[in-house]
Amino acid sequence: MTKPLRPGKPARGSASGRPIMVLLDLLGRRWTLRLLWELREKPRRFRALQDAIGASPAIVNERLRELRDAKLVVLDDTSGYCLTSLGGELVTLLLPLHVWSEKWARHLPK
Amino acid sequence: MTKPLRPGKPARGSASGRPIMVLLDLLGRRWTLRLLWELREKPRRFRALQDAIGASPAIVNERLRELRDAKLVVLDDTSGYCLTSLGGELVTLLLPLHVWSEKWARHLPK
DNA sequence: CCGGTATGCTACAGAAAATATAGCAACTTG
DNA sequence: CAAGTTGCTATATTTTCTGTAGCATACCGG
Repeated sequence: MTKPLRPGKPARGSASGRPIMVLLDLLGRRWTLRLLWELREKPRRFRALQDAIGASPAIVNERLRELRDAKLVVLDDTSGYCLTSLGGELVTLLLPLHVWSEKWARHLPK
Repeated sequence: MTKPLRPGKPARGSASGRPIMVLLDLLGRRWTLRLLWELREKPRRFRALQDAIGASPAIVNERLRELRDAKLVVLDDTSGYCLTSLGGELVTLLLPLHVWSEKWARHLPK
């Protein structure tokens, strides 16, 4: 079980708890970015997420709990896991990475 | 030692090797986002980075090597670790997270 | 030339995190 | 009532990360 991870409280690598540091800690945990990415278009079920990324249920559950704690994701009974409006904003900020990553790929050796 | 992690080759959670998946894998490794963040303004020495984030030298070194492999960071003898132009572009895309994180913090319980 | 400092690391034991797999309890569907 | 879907837990094993010590090279002042 991971601790709640809120702005104002110390995060890994930052005693200050400055929001950006807490955010970078959160996003820097394995599968977190990927989970947000998978939710960018539509809600998804637990197993759909698990299958999409190929991680173990334990860690998927842990990351989803952290994202819910962070108010970025909610579990809706009828549609499954989906982004909150806050989570949607964050994902919107991440979308440009998609285009950029293609450029990046062209600059690297195969 | 970690494998090179290039677009086109499979990444964690994506056999396809689509650049965005490789990128999310890279950025989702512990300390990677934080290291890029620390380099956003000016070059930094190995120990400065290590002290700033508070991770062990082994992992700092490993992450920096990955970032160099990814052509996002270079080690310059006279100034230390610094972003490449590609790395600079990526960090530019990440900068909006700073402002957003403050908003996010206001929406969360203390 | 010698001691001190800065540099980028490497080594290694122990702790923590993630994986792989099995399975459970509640619910819906046929 | 049997089978499927749901979100999730449990546990053993493997992988990753931490904490600490230390190394090799280079520079700098005395």
